Amino acid sequence: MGKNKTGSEFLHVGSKILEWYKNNARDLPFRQTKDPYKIWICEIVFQQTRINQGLNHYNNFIKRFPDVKTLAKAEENEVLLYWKGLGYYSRAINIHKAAQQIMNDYQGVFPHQYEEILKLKGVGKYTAAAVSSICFGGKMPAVDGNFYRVLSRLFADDFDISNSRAFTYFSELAALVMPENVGDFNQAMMDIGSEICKPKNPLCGECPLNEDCLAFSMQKISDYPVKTKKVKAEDLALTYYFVHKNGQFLIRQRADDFIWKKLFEFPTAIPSDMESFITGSKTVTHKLTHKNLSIEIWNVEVTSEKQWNDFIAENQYLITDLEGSHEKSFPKPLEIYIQNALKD
DNA sequence: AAGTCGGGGTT
DNA sequence: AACCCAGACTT
Repeated sequence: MGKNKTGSEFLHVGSKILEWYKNNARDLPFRQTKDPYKIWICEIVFQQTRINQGLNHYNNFIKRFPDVKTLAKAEENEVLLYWKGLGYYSRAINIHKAAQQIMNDYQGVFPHQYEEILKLKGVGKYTAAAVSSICFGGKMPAVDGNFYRVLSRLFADDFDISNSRAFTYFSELAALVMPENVGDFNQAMMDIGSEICKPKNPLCGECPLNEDCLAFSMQKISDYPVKTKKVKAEDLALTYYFVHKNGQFLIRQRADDFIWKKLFEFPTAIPSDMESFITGSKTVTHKLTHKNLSIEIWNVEVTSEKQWNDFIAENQYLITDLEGSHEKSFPKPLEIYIQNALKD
């Protein structure tokens, strides 16, 4: 266990990590800067997200919102548009609020201290540690899933990473091997975790720590990390009505208290006198991490101008078309449905 | 301390 | 189909 490790007996491990990083660091767009804004954005974008999945989003986001001020004065819906397809949409909402926080509370200057960075919306202990260490010489380990995996194997430590105290526990383990340059150390740990110390089939032969790794020496790599909590996806059925007329269709914005926060969707009900316009339905399935969705979408081809207008007025729906829908953020399955429904 | 929040790649 | 990913927030 990690508890009875003391002193500086593992500091040479930190040197090996930095040495490996010098020669093997991934070439990523946010590696050539110490601009705290860019580092912050990349940390948020890549939360629970593979580098390849989020790279285009990151680049497009920085191009459109190159600094805090530009982001702060943008419309929330445009920020959401640049987040389209990335998932965990509260990140986009929070990133926008945090930019305004920086303008209002810090005069537009990104805060330097860990405790101040931590106050920003959507910034937790991991992100505050990452930004402060990479940009300002902070000394906090940025403990993420890579740290859990690398450290649990290095020390053959069976502490349950699904335990809510795991962050604190592995922060203490990280401190045992952490060198002076914590910014590079944090990034090096992420690269080792994703490139070498992978969840399955890790490349232990190429690992700079294979001489120090306790799990490797015991050939017990697959036993770590220990994670007891299992994810269970529950079934959820949704019903939508694709209400359209002359290539235009109706949408509204979702609330911020459930899935797909503030994204746009179709009406979920129609008046009974509109049911005669239904021409059929299509059911699409969509798997989320915690939900298996079955979405039934009824095709409603309205031909009555009055019923169309009354329905819109009573419910304050927005009218859009294929062109206009590109400027709004839809949940993935609805995005796909729109493309198929309106391509001719 | 446990539950919730996306989408996509890997095995 | 299960697992995981540069986690944070709410309850």
